[in-house]
Amino acid sequence: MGARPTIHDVATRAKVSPATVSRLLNGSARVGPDTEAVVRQAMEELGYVPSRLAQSFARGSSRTIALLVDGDGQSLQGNAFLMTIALGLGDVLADADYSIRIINGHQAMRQNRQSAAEWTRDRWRRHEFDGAVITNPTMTDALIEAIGAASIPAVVIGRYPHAQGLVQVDVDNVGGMRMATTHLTEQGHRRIAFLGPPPSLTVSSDRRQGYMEALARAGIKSDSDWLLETEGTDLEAFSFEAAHRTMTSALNQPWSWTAVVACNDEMALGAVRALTEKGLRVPEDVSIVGFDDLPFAHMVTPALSTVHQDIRQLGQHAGRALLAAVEGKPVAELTIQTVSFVTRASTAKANAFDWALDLET
Amino acid sequence: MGARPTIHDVATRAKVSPATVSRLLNGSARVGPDTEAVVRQAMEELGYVPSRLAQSFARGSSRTIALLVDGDGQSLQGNAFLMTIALGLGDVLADADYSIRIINGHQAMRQNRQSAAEWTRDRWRRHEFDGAVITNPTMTDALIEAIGAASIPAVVIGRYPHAQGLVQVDVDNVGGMRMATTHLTEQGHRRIAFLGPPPSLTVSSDRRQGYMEALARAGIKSDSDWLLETEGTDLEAFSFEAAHRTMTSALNQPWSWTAVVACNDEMALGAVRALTEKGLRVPEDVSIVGFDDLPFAHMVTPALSTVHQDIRQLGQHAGRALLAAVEGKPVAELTIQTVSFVTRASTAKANAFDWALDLET
DNA sequence: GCTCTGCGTGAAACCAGTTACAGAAAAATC
DNA sequence: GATTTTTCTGTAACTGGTTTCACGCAGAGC
Repeated sequence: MGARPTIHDVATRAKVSPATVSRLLNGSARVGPDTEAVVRQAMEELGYVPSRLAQSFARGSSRTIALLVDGDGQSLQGNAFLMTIALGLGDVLADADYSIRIINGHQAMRQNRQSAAEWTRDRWRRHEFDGAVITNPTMTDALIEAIGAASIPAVVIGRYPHAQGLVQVDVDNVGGMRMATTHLTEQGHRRIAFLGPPPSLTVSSDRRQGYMEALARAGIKSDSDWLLETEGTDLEAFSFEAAHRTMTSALNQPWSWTAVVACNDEMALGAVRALTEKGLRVPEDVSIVGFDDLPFAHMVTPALSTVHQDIRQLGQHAGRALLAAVEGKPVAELTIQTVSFVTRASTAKANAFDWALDLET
Repeated sequence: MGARPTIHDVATRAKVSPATVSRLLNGSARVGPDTEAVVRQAMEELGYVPSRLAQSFARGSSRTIALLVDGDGQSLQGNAFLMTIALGLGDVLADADYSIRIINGHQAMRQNRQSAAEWTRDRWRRHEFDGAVITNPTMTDALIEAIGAASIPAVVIGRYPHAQGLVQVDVDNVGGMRMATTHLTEQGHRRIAFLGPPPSLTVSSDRRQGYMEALARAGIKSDSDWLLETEGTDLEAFSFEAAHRTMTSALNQPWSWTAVVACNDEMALGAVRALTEKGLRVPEDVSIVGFDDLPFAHMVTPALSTVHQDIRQLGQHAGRALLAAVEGKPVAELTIQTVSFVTRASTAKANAFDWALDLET
């Protein structure tokens, strides 16, 4: 058939005004039952679908939310996280007829020498999106602050200390780590190391705190020798390689712990590698727990005991919060999502010898 | 201050017509040098940014491409793949001022009881996007065919046999598997098993073919006992669990191979688990290779030897192809991207004993 | 000096909806 | 039965750009 039918065509065919069709379409006002029937039939016959372009334009809103990513990051791991968040957002936002657009801040530089923050703000002003989701620590602090300052409705996933007025959604890092550590104490471990970056980011400090709390609750006096700190920039310090290096050098000196809690799964695997290279077995010689329950955590051998978080649900929380923010409704400043510990094969009971050793000291 | 400046405000301030401003903005016609200076200054002073909503509307195109995903899939692994593809698309499309929208076909059902295919077609007709990227086997055949039939510009990632006129982009599955298998023969292995789903999908049949070819080239006569077939629906048959089951039952019978090539990394890990449970060591007792080089492949112990594919680059290829398709330029029907084999710790030389055994038969 | 060409520019139509306003008809109230 | 209220519908302005067409003006060609 010819060109795409417009609301006008429908109106003509149904012998009503376009206004009436529009009203029927989005229920903005009441329409008589017989009129409705006629119009619906006309729409049916013409196969009419309203142009979203025109709708957005007329309404002055694209009903789109932006998922801000920093596309230079090579981390496939992070990508899995992001896409899962995106799906969670979609679960919530699709019902409200919003769609999700991926905006890669890193491209700003390449394109117009603008800062990512300015660039994002411009795109917001161009009505490319109504609100944004930012994942920390993927994005730089400057960007997050700029978003806040421009008063763009936004939610930050992963806590961010300096965000003013920004809505935040995060998993219970301290609770999760407490559960992981407690699992080890319950298995009889008394000397437990923590492998992680220095507490410069909220994630790392929260997780370390959870470890500390669990120790305290179990009546164990923590030892600074048990703090295995990785090195590198913020993101590097969370990596497999950093964990492997730190663990290897720790094993080159005398050590006393029988279990290690790693700041995330990737680092747990780094530890496993280092241990294996020294001829030690997991979990027979040392138990290991991780955090995140990444997709591969149950596939590695031994399967990793770790803290599970429902990332898609996290995305849904973020979606709901953002929706409220965009529509100007009141929003909780901070939503913390609960996590759970899953016991697999990388942890085992502390053996009798270790018990004895511990009682001795 | 006050309201957002429009092209009209700029025109008034610069004492020209809006048409001239528009022309300058997108270089659609020449503008005198002095006019240009005046207009640019006016834009600067007002802090003018054109409304993308209005632009899209006027041009009748949203300059958006859709990344079609099937959001019910729980596979975080697949999510990493999708987001990486998205970033690759972005690398190419952002330069052409296109943006990427995630469209989750699975939500169609929940929402309007429409089939995903109809739903997608409607959204296309609503001008929500100009072209689409489909990843196979995430999406159903029906959808892919419907997209083709509706003549929506689209590219399929991963080959799809029944696609007519659809542009396809894929990695070199047969070449990759040939390399992986050849690596094993070069290490002295003569009896090599293939762990994978039956060849119902293009991916699986291509990969199996690569294995066969490598065997043939090495002068090895393949044995049907070496074909370890997993079971389950298309996607399940590619999973860790399926591989683990098949491998376990294979090990409960006498077997003769000294190495196994798995259809993908996940399945390789399933094999490692089964082997380990039987007290066999990787790679000392049996060597294993995978395919995909997923992010964790180098983090597991032993690190997995596997076929590496540059997924982001794959996304870039797809982006270029789609761009051409959208703009009506000629496009190569099929782009095959080369892959490389990376040797890590899960493969080792066949030992002398096995050699002897082989010569004997 | 007159016509021809081409460049730069403005006026106005156009894209496809939404919505404020007003008016007519029907229903409710007194 | 007259008045008020409510419900339904149409008219027309508006969203902010793009693009066609026509025209004025300058330099080139004769």
